[in-house]
Amino acid sequence: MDNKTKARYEARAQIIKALAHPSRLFIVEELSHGKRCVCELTEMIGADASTVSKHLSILKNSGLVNDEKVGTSVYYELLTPCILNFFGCVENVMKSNAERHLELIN
Amino acid sequence: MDNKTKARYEARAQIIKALAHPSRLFIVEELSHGKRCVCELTEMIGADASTVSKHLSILKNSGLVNDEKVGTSVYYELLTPCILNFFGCVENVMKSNAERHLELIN
DNA sequence: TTCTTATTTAGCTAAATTGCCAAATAATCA
DNA sequence: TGATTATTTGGCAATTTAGCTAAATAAGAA
Repeated sequence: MDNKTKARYEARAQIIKALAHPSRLFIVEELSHGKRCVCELTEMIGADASTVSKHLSILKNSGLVNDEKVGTSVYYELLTPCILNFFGCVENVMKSNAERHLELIN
Repeated sequence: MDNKTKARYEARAQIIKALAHPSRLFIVEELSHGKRCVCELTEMIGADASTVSKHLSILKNSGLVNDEKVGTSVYYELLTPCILNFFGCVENVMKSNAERHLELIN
């Protein structure tokens, strides 16, 4: 595998890594319904505001969301709705896994 | 966020995490063209066989691939081709990011 | 059986990730 | 101006991940 190819896979992995956390998945899904400020997301997630802010900056650095300041609040917006299609595939994997588990039990 | 919802997001994140590594992304894409044994993948990736084996076990534990022994070799197979659709979305994100970078420069 | 090849597992270290607290920054309000 | 609210950043400890070497396991060949 040459260096250019390797770099491309690393860039892809970087973006997927940004999605690979429960809170960040929640944020992406919530933002698919509309813009939300940090305080709203913090309330819903139930973690420290600084923690949520860091999750948001990871998503922003990966180019998945954008932010916009309104008064003292910062509103985040989903830039890439195509990600949502992927969640369906992930659900299918989870369903298959559950079925396989059941087979093992019975 | 109640516990059940949290558990669901964690399960999703677990699967996405399995994809969040350049070598594992390569493996998934390579397996989309057909079954491959560990030695073939090891050769292509250029890492230690034990490392590749561990990557494969991560993919298998997440339910993304399956394995089958043939002689002394173990062949892996992609179980979830729907993942490939997602890669197109990731490419789009990368393209948008590149364009944004160019705008900043000019 | 002994040797060889393919694969997995164990053990280790280095690096990355996570989440909290505390402090810094920014905008608004009294 | 001083106080308040929203957000981000720095710093730290705990946990997880990655990839190597060495050793264990498994199947086939001599």
